Amino acid sequence: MPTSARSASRAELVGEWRELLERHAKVSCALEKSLNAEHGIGLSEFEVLDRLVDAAKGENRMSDLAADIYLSQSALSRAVARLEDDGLVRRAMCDNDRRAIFVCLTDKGREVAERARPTHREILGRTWDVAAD
Amino acid sequence: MPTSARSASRAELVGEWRELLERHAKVSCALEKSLNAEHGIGLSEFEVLDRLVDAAKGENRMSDLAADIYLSQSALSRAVARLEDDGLVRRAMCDNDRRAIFVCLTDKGREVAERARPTHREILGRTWDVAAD
DNA sequence: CACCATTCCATGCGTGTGCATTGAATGCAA
DNA sequence: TTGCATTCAATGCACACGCATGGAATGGTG
Repeated sequence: MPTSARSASRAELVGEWRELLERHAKVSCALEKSLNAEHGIGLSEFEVLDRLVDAAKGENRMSDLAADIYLSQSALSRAVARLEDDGLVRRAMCDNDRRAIFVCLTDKGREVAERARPTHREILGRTWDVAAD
Repeated sequence: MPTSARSASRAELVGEWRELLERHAKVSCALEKSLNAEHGIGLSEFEVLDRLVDAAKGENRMSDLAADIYLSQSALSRAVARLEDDGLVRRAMCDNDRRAIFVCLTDKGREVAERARPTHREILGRTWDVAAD
């Protein structure tokens, strides 16, 4: 059973959409604040780091990341730029295709990512339910 | 059965969250574009208009709207300002409490809201499922 | 080879957002 | 009454976003 009710009527769909909007606003706002306060990164930056830890092969092109994430290509480019400024990530040339850029975790980046994960999961669990304030 | 799986494990919750992020990005982006192209309003503006049509008593204070919607107080204030510039909404004084502002639909506003609703529902139905591109 | 469409990433620009603050209006308490 | 904390909506500010564009590199075609 996926999250979406496949046979939802129009009205039900609108209701689900409003629920989604509300939850999105509440959760992402809480994540943004906590990640920023405790680890000095935003939600977009966390999502990028998180992907990099999983796919840790060191062969992550910008374009691959962009496909996996909800960010536009330009937003990703800037998120990576911020991560690079913070020393959490490094841009590397790709010898095969010199248009492409590899994004690599630094040691500091991996460290921050792994410390941030518990925070992420905790806030997620705490704010997921609509009722909870 | 609500949208959320109440007993989701940590990993499942993260998965659901990513799904939500993806869907939110896809749907809201599509809504934004279609509403703008066909009716000249953004998604936030549509949400405000939609609330006003439902609660059409003419007694909608900014603060009440802010509570019902995923927008911050300042974002709502600006959304209403844009709607007012477009002549879709009118701000009225509240005699009981002269700090408060009533937001009222104009005829044009009601018209636009009612023409925009089908678009909204259609785009929602078309983009809701993750697989659909 | 020369040419051109395509792909990749970065960036200028306009816009919408949240946070913090402002100023007005209110309500309560001394 | 005066004084002060609270509530309401608007706004300055910084910032992240998407769109559109740009330059570099690539791949194919004549």
